[in-house]
Amino acid sequence: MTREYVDGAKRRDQIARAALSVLTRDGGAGLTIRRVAAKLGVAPSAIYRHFPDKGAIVDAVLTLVGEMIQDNVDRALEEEDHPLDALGLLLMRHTHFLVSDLGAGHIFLTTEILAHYPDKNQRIATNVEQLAERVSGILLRAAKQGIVRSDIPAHVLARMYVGLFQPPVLHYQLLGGLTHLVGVVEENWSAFRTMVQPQIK
Amino acid sequence: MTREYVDGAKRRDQIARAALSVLTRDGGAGLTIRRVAAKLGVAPSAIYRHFPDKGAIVDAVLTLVGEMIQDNVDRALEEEDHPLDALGLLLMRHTHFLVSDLGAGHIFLTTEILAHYPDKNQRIATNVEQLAERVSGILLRAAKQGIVRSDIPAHVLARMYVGLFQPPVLHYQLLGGLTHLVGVVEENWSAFRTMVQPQIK
DNA sequence: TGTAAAAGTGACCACAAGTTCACAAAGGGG
DNA sequence: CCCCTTTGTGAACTTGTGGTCACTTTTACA
Repeated sequence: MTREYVDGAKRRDQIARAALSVLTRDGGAGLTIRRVAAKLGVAPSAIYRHFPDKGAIVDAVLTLVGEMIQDNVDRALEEEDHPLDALGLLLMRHTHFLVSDLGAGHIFLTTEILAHYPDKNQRIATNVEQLAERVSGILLRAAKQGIVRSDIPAHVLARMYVGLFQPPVLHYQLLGGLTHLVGVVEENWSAFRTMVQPQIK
Repeated sequence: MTREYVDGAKRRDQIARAALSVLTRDGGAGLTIRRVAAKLGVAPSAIYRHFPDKGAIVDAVLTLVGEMIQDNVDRALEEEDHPLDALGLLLMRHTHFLVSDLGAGHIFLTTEILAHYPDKNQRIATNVEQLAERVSGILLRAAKQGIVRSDIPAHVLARMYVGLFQPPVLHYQLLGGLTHLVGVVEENWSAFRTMVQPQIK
């Protein structure tokens, strides 16, 4: 029987992705070294050739997720010209990302991880909020162009934007029903888009 | 040394409250029989005189939390006449409840528990959503009175209402900063109240 | 081709979890 | 006053966790 040897950098990435996959399926409490190793068809101890401890793996996963989120924003901005169209596209895509790639937002709901790794709070918060900051910037520019109302601060609107998908995703996480999720978020977006229109005095 | 013996029904309640308290401080992963027992100054095995297993304790905690949420809604409706005032009061009070009594929403973020007790999904979802349903009812009545805009369905507005506190509470959970939390939710509420005003055509 | 570094293995450790069980102490009803 | 039910105890078992280590296998490079 020949053992398959994989290059170091590539292995690190494989482990991070395997960990994300496990996290997606089994949640934070289910993220164990043994499962990550099993997913790669490797002995648990092999993992420690590439990461000093579990905390480092969690870090790698968080970095991976952060990059994925940023990619989504960039692509949405490229594909749509009108700011509100871009935000609508981003909303649906980010929701889909949370559900499909992250298993119903298991990641941003991984306060579980925090119980064992309290020092990761900042990292997770950053991931959650980088989206809000990007959205805030987009809304601010749109307000200056007169496309959205300017009587409400952009950062407040951005927080409401986060509120459009976060609760429904939590609901989906608990009860399932993907088609329903998409419909709900679309409905929320439609209402938000209406309410964000410039006001005639 | 005299041992203190406690009546059965009272003990069950004590255990549920102790479990909630542990959950508040240590999160779902930190909710262990040993800690609950320690909180009551009792041997772990004593717990099993009153509950068949840990799942039953989780059930009891969820029931307890559900009752607390309903109480908050009832009290807010009693104390304020104007629907929007009642909703504003409820928002701040519910936020405070999540943070203070539930430890920054550790409860509704206890997807962690789900990893080990998947059958509790329905229970948790019910707790999260009973608030939205009550709010939806209040908004519907307000819309009929012409107090809030009626071009957006009440249940959609109710979902946005949940979005006013849920993301900030998650943020607080991750980074702390209670005073900031209160300010953010108030800011959100103010914006929501403005945007929910009836529209002049 | 030879050899040292890199990668993988499997046995093992200490620990904490949920749970069980034989036994001891308290309390209430006859 | 006795006895039986209820409540509490402490030790133990099982399982799964993160992590270590001596050892083997592959790979890359001189």
